Amino acid sequence: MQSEQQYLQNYDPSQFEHPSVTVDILIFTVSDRKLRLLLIRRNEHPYLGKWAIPGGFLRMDESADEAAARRIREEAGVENVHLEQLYTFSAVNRDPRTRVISIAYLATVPAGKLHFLAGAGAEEAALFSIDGITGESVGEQPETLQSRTAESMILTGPDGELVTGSDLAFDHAGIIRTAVQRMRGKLDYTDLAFGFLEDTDSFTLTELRFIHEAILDRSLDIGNFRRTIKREYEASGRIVEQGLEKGCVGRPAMLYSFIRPSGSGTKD
Amino acid sequence: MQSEQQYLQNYDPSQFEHPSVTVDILIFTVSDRKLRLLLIRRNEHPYLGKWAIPGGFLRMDESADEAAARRIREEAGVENVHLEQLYTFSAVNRDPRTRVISIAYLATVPAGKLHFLAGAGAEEAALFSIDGITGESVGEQPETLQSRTAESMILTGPDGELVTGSDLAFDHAGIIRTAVQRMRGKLDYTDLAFGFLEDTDSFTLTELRFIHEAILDRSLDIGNFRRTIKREYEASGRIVEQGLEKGCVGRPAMLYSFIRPSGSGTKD
DNA sequence: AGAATAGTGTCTTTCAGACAATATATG
DNA sequence: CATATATTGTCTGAAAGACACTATTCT
Repeated sequence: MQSEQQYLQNYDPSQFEHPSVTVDILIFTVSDRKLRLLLIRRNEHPYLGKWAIPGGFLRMDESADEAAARRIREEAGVENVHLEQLYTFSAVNRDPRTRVISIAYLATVPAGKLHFLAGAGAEEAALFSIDGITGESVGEQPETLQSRTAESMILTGPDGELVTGSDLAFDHAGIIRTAVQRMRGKLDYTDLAFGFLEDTDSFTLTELRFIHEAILDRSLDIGNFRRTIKREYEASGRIVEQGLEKGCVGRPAMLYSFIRPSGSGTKD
Repeated sequence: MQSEQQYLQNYDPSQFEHPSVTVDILIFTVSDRKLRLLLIRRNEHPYLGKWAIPGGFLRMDESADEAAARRIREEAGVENVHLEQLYTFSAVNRDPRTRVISIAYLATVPAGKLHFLAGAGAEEAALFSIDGITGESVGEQPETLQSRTAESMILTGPDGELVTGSDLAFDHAGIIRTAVQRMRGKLDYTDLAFGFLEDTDSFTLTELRFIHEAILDRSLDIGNFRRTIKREYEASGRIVEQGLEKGCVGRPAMLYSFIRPSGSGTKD
């Protein structure tokens, strides 16, 4: 009886159909004191002409991490950036064509490293700033809850083009909302913000604060921010002073260098 | 040129092979003041005879959330428990047979609800307590880093059977370590602990503290724990007093009832 | 000097942790 | 009363947030 039951379970025909597996990459950057996300305009059905998160199929000889790294290299021409898995989206009808499971990744890229216009430019790509993401992320289940609020999100493109969450392809509005909330939640107990610095060997605390402010979408107290960062990072040697800035308006700022703790480097 | 490049990319043969997708469920419970995990003994190759996390193939007509709920129903006979996605493991060689991607889920189940022995019992199943998980989870990448430390984990079965991380099937030691660290990290800013209560409509703060202590694997100050929980939960009405305990040793404790905030229920 | 930006100091409130003291049950 | 458990109170130090003040550059 037992082996029969097991037999049936093992030979259920549906188990032999495999869903497609894709990797989607949310490429974030901070420029002009705003958090921005790279989107591409779809040139295929479905959602032809809609803006979407770049992605691609997972190949059989690469892990999802590797696929994400490959895809960001292809799409934005960058390597060695911070990349972390965000969530896996698997609702049955999230893609109208066929069953597609998407492993979403979040990348933090300094604006100066992004070369999405320099490439062949097969698709139209643009950076969008993100507004209208509110509320707590505590305990939310990304796939079941976020759709309502995600649709009121407003993205602003380079020419002032406005896109709402519900204008985006697939379930991408919810994915973006999940990513922004994840970043906000992790900002103050991880090194996430440093991934946006143009030069981790020479930056000012004001530059770092602008990154925090862009992610949180609110201004931070200058003095308190300095105190907190210096206490957290300087005491443990993870940031060290590198001398004063030169040739700037106003008082020159102290430059810092960030020492990435061993074990958190980007895997190749 | 561009469409040719795109053509090649779209028709790369590897994109048409699809990996297998499974869902693994880490079924945690707290009994006898210890955090315990349900493992099954494999009755197939590879890793025949080794202990493993229960799992199953994702069917084409169900989301990963649904597959996880189905699988926990089949394996442990429980429904309506807290279930959250943990991480997706996708290393190319994590399964020696074929390419398998596993979406891992974490379930919190009251010990009294677990009926893994009452079922057909196709496989041997047992609850293991977990020791030897240390270190911070801050910013760690589950798939790249945890293997070394995960192997020194020690699991203790019902008859005192000892199993180390490296005795487990597949990459399951690393998955377990990721899960325990996730639980520890989320414990104090989510409602995770309440998922382990036998009766969320009638529990004492001491019972709740035992759950926290089991997950953190350290004792907590009685007074400070009470103060913190009451401040966090009683002011917002998420726990309410329900009268005194009866027929117990020592002073009777106040019984509380937990009101799950709308929007965090287990999906059907 | 005045504008602009960088950096320090202080005060209050909140909160975590250590630990002492009190309360209410059973035997 | 002794024992066992529950509950409250107090003290201290760390840290967040609000906000005022000082410092160093350029024009």
